[in-house]
Amino acid sequence: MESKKDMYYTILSFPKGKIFLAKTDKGLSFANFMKSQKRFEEIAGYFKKRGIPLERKPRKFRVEENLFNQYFNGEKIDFRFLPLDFVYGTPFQRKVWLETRETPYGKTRSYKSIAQKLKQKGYRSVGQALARNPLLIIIPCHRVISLDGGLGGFSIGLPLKRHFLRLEKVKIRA
DNA sequence: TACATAAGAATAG
DNA sequence: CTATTCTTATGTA
Repeated sequence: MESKKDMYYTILSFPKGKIFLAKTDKGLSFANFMKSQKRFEEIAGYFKKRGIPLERKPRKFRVEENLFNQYFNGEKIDFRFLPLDFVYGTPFQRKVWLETRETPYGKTRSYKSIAQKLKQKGYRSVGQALARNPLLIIIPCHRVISLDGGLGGFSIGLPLKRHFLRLEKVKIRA
């Protein structure tokens, strides 16, 4: 089934920044936060290097755009029905991502609990895998925090992690 | 409580 | 192979 693997994309804007969304015919592949144009060029460069054609097709994202708008509006949105199509990721990383994906809106889990679900004690490697999450918000890695209630880390900056959690009305340790 | 350090697992370079 | 990483657990003061 190695037909052509076209990648479509669009860019959504929100008060906190822009989001780059990309998908194939099989499902969503990327949802990256972009602080600047430079970031977009990095992403585009990544596709180019791998020989994946990137086409701007906002029309293909009607559903996703709606969901994101509602999400940022504070509505309780469940992204779990959306099909995904990872373009990278080791088997372990994918397991972590899929497990994280099951964390419901407004709930949090610890790195440890995910590790245990995968029968493994390398808690840090879970965090490391989450750091490479290609699907911001859709795979809610912001709902994974430290066991002691601390925020843990966030690839694109803790302020955004806090923002998402507050949006979902999660209580966070000051 | 706060800090140092070990244990633990996976990955990028 | 080594250094790094979005963690916990434990010891010590």
